[in-house]
Amino acid sequence: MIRILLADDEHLIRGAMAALLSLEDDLEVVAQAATGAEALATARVVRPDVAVIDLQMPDLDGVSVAQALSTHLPTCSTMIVTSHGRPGHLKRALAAGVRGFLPKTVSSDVLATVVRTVHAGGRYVDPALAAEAISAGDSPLTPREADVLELALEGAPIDEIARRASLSPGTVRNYLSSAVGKTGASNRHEAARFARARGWI
Amino acid sequence: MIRILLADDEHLIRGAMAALLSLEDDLEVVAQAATGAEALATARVVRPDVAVIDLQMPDLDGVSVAQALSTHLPTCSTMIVTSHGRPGHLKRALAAGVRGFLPKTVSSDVLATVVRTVHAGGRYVDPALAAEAISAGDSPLTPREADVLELALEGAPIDEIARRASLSPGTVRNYLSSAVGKTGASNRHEAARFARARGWI
DNA sequence: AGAAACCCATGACAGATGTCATGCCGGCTA
DNA sequence: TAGCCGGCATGACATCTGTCATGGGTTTCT
Repeated sequence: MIRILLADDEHLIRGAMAALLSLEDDLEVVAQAATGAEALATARVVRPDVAVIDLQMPDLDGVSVAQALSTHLPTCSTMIVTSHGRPGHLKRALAAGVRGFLPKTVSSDVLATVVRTVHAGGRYVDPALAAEAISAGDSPLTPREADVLELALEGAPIDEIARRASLSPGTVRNYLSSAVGKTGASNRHEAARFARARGWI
Repeated sequence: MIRILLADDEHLIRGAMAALLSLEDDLEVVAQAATGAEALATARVVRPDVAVIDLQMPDLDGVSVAQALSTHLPTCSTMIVTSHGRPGHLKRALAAGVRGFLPKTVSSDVLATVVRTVHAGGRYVDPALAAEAISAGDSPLTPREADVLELALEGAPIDEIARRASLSPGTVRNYLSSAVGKTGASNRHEAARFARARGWI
């Protein structure tokens, strides 16, 4: 019997996934959590075999949870389920020791199968997401460029970005200009959206 | 027995919701769809009592589906389930004749209850979403301002917006300037994000 | 040690953008 | 019918941004 921890902020979906997984004879949902912190706390107590975690949750990122789990509870395999699969997330997730990565568009059969796969020590990444990640390629942005571009995401003017990044406005403009060049965008806002779509920021 | 049509592009969630709803004695999921168009086509054949539709789907917006359903199949009550509840969506949905509006964070009990409520001719809107919609208030933007601001969302330069809106660049700048003033933003990108968050565009 | 990145900054210039005044037209309403 | 609002446009001006050249500092790799 594989003991599963389920974390998703959407109650409806969490409950539903639990119902589906419980239909399988060899799977058992032993705990549920609605936030990343809750998932972490629960996992330490319950010590599940597999953690199925939603990527986007109110507090902690699913990847952060996975990272914490992999250090604090190495016997537990983590897999991520997500609605919006961004290439960058996949990369970060794999780096964080995640063993399975699926979009929520998969069927419940696949979900159950992947739970078994990761529990057996295997890995599984949704083919479509994998293809996207490969085509997206590595981020050409330097760390600072990514920082600044991230601050630019909300549309703030350069002076505010400079203040928030503790940089001079001129430097910010240089980074942004470089990022705009690398992304092929025509201004920083487009560049920011582009980088976001690629999962670079 | 209440006959339900379920539309959601996320296979996992759709299947799971179907499983949950089927647990109720008086509810029966008679059809499922993964896209808006599919939902519409299926509904005409199956003629369900209640349609439970996801707000965001690849092709047709959930609200558009609701609108189409309310004219082509007036005997079918429509309710919308969504992950990201924007105030503007709620308003549009109600205008389109939607009878129920819930976030996916609700429990399955609530979902089942609401299905029964709308089938009985009642209405139900999640209290939190309703409060948000009220606090967001009406859009102060004129229709054209909203149009132009929407085109500005992706960060395109003004010339491109002008082309896409078939307006002169000067006019576009005027509308944007006006919108920036109304939203209290410091540039169009911020204004666009603000308006988006309020559901105004 | 030297080359090659990256980080940070400044200054200058051109082009994009935000703001304002002004005007014309059409529809709605008092 | 006169006024008001919104749609559409132009021109002028100040400011913001994007680009480029330049330079000094640090870290990393060869």
